[in-house]
Amino acid sequence: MTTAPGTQPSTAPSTGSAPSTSAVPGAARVPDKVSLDGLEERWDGAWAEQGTYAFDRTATRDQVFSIDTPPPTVSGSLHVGHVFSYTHTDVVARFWRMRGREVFYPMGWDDNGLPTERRVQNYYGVRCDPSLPYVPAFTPPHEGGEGKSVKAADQVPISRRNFVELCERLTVEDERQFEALWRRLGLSVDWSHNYQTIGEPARAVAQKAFLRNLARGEAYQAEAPGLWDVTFQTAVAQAELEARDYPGHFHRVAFHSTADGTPIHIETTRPELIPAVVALIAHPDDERYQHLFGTTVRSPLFGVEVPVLAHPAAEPDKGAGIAMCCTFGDLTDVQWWRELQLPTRSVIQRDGRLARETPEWIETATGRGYYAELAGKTTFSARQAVVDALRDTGDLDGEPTATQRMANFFEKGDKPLEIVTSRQWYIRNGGRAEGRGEGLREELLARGQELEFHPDFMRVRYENWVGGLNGDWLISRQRFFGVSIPLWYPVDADGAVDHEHPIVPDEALLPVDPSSDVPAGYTAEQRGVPGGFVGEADVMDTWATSSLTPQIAGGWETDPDLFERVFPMDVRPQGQDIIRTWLFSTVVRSHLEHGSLPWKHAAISGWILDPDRKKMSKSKGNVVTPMGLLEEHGSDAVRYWAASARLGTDAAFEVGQMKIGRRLAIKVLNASKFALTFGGDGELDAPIDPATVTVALDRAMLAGLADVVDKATAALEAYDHTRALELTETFFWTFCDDYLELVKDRAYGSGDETPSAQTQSARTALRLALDTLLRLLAPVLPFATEEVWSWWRTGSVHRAPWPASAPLVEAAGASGDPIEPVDPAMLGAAGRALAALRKVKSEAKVSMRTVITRAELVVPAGQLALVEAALDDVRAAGRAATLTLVGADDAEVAQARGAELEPPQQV
RNA sequence: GGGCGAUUGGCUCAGUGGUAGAGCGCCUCGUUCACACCGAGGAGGUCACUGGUUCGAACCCAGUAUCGCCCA
Repeated sequence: MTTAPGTQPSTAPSTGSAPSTSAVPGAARVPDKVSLDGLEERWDGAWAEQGTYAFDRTATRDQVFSIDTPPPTVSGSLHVGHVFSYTHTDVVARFWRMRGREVFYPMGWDDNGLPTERRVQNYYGVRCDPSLPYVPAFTPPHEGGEGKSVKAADQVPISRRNFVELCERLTVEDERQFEALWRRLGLSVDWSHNYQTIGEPARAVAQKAFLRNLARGEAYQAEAPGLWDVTFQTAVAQAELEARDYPGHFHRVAFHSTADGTPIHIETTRPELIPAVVALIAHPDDERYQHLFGTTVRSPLFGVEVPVLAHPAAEPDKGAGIAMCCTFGDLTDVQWWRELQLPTRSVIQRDGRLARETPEWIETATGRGYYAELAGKTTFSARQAVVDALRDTGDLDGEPTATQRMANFFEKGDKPLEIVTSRQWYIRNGGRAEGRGEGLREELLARGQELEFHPDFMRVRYENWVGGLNGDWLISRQRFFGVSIPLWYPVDADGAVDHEHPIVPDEALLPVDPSSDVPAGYTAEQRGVPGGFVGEADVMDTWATSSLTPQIAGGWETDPDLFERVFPMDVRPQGQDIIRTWLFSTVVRSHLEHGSLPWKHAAISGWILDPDRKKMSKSKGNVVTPMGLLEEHGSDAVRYWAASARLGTDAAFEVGQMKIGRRLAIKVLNASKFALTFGGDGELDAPIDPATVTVALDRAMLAGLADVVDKATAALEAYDHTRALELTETFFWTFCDDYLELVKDRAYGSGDETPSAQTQSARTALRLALDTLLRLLAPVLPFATEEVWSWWRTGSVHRAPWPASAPLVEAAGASGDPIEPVDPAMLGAAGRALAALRKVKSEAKVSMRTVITRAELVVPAGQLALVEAALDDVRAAGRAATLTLVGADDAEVAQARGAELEPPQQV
């Protein structure tokens, strides 16, 4: 990786203003008093003004580092988890920017979907009716009905296009607040590349990608059983499922052999589905049912004849070991129905009630009589009726027994999902073996191998998910605020809709809304009439749009020049919870459209846990808002907390860690102030001449720092930002507590006009180290480091090159009288020697300023030479007049013996 | 039921074969000479458990327990 020339502004913007070392107004020289307060506002403003994070689109792909951030849902609220994971991303972004990459770091808002839809209904007092035409310049009946919901009856029905316009209007305010938070946090986003998933460009991309899928046969419609939420009246995809415990009862019910009437008992939690039974199924190895395979039985009440079949998905130890297969009670039924090619006998409708008409497969008069009592009932009432009838006929064996079963729910719903058969659109994702399904699944698994997950073990979540898919991706949603499926269907002369021959818009016209736009070759009057057309009423699943964020942000097809500079992207940062949804669906779309991965790396952040080790949630009553957090502790402090947690590892919400971060940030300001004031302002602008570092201790410190640079760089390259931070932080504290203390007397100098070589060595080493440390800390503490940078350097530290070890190594060896390759352990040895002197004073309970008149300093023999070389500094820092240095083979740590302390000064 | 991860001082966590580490908290002390949003010193752990491999195990292997998550 080489630094791209020309991307690194090495001088301040040419404003030519007076205090020329500073790029920013308000900052000048080293202030007498330093503070973190107000840094966020000041520097956010300066960065925006100077375009510090602006993406230079002349950079070529190999010079670019591109980031595909999942856009947060704006209708929800930001929580500390967002702050946590987005900070991880920003650390990565800042690191690569300093490495000389041109960082493409756009931000989007995910405003497409159900949460926004609900807010708009209440806020404006409207509801969407896609059958209505668009009304230009529509004025909503209410404005700001936040909090209380407008009753459905009072909501004004409006066209989808009007509805979408209101969604866009409302989300603007949310987005302003989100942007303010991200700015305060210091995300180095290029805000000129902002997008919305419901915005026109995003809709156009989503529709175009769909049409391409359609043209290649990857998108198809099917009349098929699918999961259906009766509350929201919409189809639901496998990815939106949530299995929950649900109470129910096992009912032991008798079927009867058609040969001799022998009862065969099954156990079911859903007796109301008996009219939909199509077979009884047991495990092929189950000895109890061998004699029944191939025979038929009659259902109780309804008298429908069904076969007894064998299938390995039947669980012998569950219930009676033989199950009734209905169309459809659960996903296993769907599997049996498909694999055993059973007939479809659906009775559950989209509204969750049983069909009003008696099905034709119930032929007996008594059966039809029983059904008539169920018609139109909810599943709950129908179950009661069936159980009562079974009890009457004696086909209920014993009383129902309570049980807990796992049922599938829509993640936002509170009623178990039903499975209904309907016409829906799908995109192939390897979930079905038919067509090229099996091959596609393997291709997608191979993509999972190709993608570099951080941490690596997160890959198994992807693999488990892809391996466990049991159907293609259902993208139809019977909702309004989403991207329309861009199709119309011809209506024949009899008024029947011909779904088999959809009318496709020209790509140049996208985005279209089929509920208000008219397909080419038709007039608006032909909508819904024989010989005319109808628009597809459904919208796409939100993932069908958000799976295309690399394409939306990168300007796919609309800005091919940009797209080829950023795609495939370098990294997708995200939470572990959305590997199966967002990550997977994005891989699918990219694989199908581009034949590539959407990104090279996936950086997976963990959860934030509350003190009870539970996932943080609003219901926990945690009232800490992200903005409040930043205001209370400061952004650098909160970032430090976030950056202290490794990728993929859950982290505790810990205010203590933020306080440590704040302490570090303040220390950066104070130590910098101190290190920069030895030479007075006059030396601030002077170039750093490494050749003036001649004292062994100074050289050893720089050698140690060189090592830190190498290791921190390697860690960040490997997405291990915590390791980099830990190394840097540890060194920084040693630098402050030991090195600064050891050299401060020498760095002050005698006060002569011309500093001695020893004094100059310390001053140069301090500036060199500070310059390096500020760069190393900049990704985590962007505000404090930028503040210090502005005192004495030009431009922004965030555009300064990432430090390299070579110049430090060179400075460490730059003595005109190279006694050695200098040993970086010298700083530690001298530090421990100083600690021994401090310990004497601490145990004597006297001030650290107390003079030690005489002492014997015993150090491990192996460190004797190291301490010897730094002895003058040790003596000065320890206020020791006379020190006798002794090496001891058995000594493990430095120790001061026989110390004599100066009597305390009277006051 | 399958899979993944975790288990190290009171707390939060580093540490992948060679004498147990950090920060916070705690105890003692100091201090307005960069820093009280401070400094120095100190106490505190049989690295969840049981076996195994090894000269040597927090670390590798097998199993157990507990917790969290994902999938059935």
